[in-house]
Amino acid sequence: MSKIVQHSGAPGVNGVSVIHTQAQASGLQQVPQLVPAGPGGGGKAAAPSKQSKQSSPTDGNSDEDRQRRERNNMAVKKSRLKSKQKAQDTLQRVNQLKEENERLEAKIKLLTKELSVLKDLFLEHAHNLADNVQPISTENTTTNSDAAGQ
DNA sequence: GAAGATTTCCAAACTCTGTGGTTGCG
DNA sequence: CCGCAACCACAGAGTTTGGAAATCTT
Repeated sequence: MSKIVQHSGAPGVNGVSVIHTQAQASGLQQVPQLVPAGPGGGGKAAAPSKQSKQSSPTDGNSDEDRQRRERNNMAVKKSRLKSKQKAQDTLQRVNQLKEENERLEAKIKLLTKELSVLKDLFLEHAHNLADNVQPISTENTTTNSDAAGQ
């Protein structure tokens, strides 16, 4: 996948450049901005002149420049790979959390149901107790012993 | 200050989608 | 001849890719 890239700084159609934003690249709908294409090309408003930064008179074609660009390209590749990996990890984490959330929701449902059953049992037992309670009196002792005799 | 990492800009390549012309068939 | 579906070519918009330069961080 090799391609010839020429940064001539040539302006786009009608003297404007179409700025493709990151949001656009990530799938979001966005109207491309039209900005006047400066003489030096590039989209940055206050970019310091690249010419002035050239220390060598080789116009950026020296061995040192080429090596620097090569190192930079490697670094960019590495950085992009890293950021891609990070995005994948984030996605994976999101899915993990979704699954965990589902499990916990199910557990809540189960425990809520269990609590309801236990509550009912408790209330039923409490009612039975209330119904069977007899007022304590001295006459009751004989009847109790009678009942015990059977 | 140097070197590496990250971000920004941009052009080229690639993909997707809508449109119009052509052709074969009932 | 007419309507229709299938196919192809093309254009334009959108997306991806990767290099160069700017900027930030170590």
